[in-house]
Amino acid sequence: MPKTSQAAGLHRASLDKLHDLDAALELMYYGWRGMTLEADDYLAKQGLSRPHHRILYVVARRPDIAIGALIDVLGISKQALNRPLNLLLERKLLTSKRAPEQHRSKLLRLTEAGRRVEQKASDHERKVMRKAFDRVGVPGAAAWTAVMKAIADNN
Amino acid sequence: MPKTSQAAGLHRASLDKLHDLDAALELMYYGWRGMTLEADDYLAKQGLSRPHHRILYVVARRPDIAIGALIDVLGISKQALNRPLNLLLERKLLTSKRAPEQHRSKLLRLTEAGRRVEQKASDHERKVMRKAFDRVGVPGAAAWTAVMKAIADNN
DNA sequence: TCCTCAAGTCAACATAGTTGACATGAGCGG
DNA sequence: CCGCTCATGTCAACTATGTTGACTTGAGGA
Repeated sequence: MPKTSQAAGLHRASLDKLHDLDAALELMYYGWRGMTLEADDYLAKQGLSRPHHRILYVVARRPDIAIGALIDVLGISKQALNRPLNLLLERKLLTSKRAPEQHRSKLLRLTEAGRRVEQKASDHERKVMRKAFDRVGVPGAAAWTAVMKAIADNN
Repeated sequence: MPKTSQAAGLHRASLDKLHDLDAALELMYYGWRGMTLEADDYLAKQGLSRPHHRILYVVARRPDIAIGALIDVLGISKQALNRPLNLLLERKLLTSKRAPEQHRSKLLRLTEAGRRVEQKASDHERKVMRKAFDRVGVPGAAAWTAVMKAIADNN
């Protein structure tokens, strides 16, 4: 891992707006960065990065997930999963074992250490979200969720 | 550019929620993807990708921006900017010229073709946002904006 | 004229992804 | 028990996007 603190994107740029929705585009960009910045810093200190966190996050919420299912959820190729996954296994943040009945698949689980890392990283992100939601109250948070669902599903 | 249609991340995963804010974390992830998916498809067809769009977007909103200022806004290194920027110049989507007075800096501008590409790509993103905002009305859109600002500035 | 500073360029590297090809090994049908 | 299927694992080659570090070029100001 190259850097420990991105610093990178800095503050939101103040660009002229050509359209009324330009501010929304920029907010989506800087919002994503704002949410992940501290978590990425924390992960970098652990020698990990975003893909590792994504794996830990999914396995935390689907204990005993098989590798094939993990690939589907993450939407990446088996080969792309390979390196970060092996690192997590070597570091003993994850364990894999054969299923008792279905011996073909390997089932993944977090170790205690893995759970700790996943929680700390996700906590950084949740902290940012909580602070933001606190500003707008329950109805505002509900509106945010409705907008984001519409965007995510784009329907 | 490797693929023309990502398909990638598929639909939102239905993972168990360990915390009440987990849904928000996932919505941020899939929201970003949902907003950029069509634009990235369009860009890929033009042999371009996200960094090229970011450059075009900024230059569109700050005509005659110098390269150093562009680096600051994008938050990447001079060397990282170099390749995508040169591609845009070669393709004549951007022009660069020396400033009349301050001859040290090069000033960037979109060509007509560059303006077209920037508009089409951004239009894809704006379309998604507009559809989402239409669902929740003006107060909902305002709440979304307030939440995103709080996240982006993380203060 | 010399120094500074913006810009450009080259090398080496890390990360994150892709395809393609192939090995291994378990479970199952015949 | 043989052989097929299928999940997993691994190797190689590639693309893209980023990083540092070291250097050149060329314009302008003191």
